[in-house]
Amino acid sequence: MKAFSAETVYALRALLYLAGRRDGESYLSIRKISEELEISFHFLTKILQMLTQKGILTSSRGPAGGVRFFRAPDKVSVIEVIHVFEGNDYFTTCMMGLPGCSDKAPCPVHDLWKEVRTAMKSRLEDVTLAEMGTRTMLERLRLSP
Amino acid sequence: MKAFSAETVYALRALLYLAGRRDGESYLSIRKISEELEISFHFLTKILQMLTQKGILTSSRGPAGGVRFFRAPDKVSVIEVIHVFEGNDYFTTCMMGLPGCSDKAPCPVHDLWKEVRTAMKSRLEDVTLAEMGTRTMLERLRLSP
DNA sequence: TTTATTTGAGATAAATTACTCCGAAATAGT
DNA sequence: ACTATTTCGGAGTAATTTATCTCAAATAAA
Ligand code: SF4
Ligand code: SF4
Repeated sequence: MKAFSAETVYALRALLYLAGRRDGESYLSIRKISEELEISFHFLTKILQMLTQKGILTSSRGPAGGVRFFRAPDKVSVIEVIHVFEGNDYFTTCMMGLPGCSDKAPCPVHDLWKEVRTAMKSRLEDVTLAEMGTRTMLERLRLSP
Repeated sequence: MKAFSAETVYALRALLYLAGRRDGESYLSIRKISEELEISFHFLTKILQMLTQKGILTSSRGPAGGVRFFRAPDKVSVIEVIHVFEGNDYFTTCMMGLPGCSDKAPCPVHDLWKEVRTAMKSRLEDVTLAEMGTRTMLERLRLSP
């Protein structure tokens, strides 16, 4: 099951890595992150650029530059990151992907799918990057292969 | 959320259409199905061919030819169709997609994701094409845009 | 002020997925 | 036997996603 694009997954891994650090004040270079997580540097650059544009990260160029959180990671829910890369209709268009869906004109999998979809959404909008990040660090959960 | 490839979705729509018919004995031409569901004829042909090879459908060439169920649709669970086009590891590889996953070396979203994934799997392996097909017909659920 | 370093932005390339096309093989009806 | 129809099988094309490359702009430190 591939629920998310590569961009979303890379973004989450990078953000969780950032959120798990002790020092959240200083800038961390994208090069460093890409090496740590074994993600293509250039591709990751583009992705984190997007997060900077969307106001989740802030950046600084030049030596000792890099990225850090703009808003504190406990103010950013995972779902927000998903919406950046997957679009805002991610949890409304689904399985069959037929246009013009409504509860009045559903496809056969609507009920089944609605459960899964809303369960997922409600879980993902509750959990913040900070929670997951610290958990990642404390329990030594892995973010790279 | 795009959980499935176009192939899987088209396959399911076609199968639910077939399962919803009164006459399950006779062959129905792929051309007819493609027009009814507004799916590219050639693409659907390839997809239904695969289902024939996998023993879900059986086919007949020539005039009055087409496809019909090989095994009765109440013996085919939705999950089986998914496995044909998405592979058998569909419900084991997931969200982060890191290789070498185990409960001992999980990524940060493992628990969260495991819930969603197993909930989905257990629902999809219970429901058969026959159940959904008749429901589709009786409740006039739509299979096309 | 110069230099080294790092993000920003956009073009390009590779890989995957989605879709199309064509001729061969089978089959029912005339 | 002939013809029209339909699936089969594989190749080819288009679109989208994923990844790479290049150079400009900013910035810190020497
Ligand atoms: S009817 Fe429901 S499940 Fe089906 S495509 Fe529309 S929103 Fe998705
Ligand atoms: S640890 Fe679990 S959730 Fe994370 S990629 Fe592996 S199987 Fe998926």
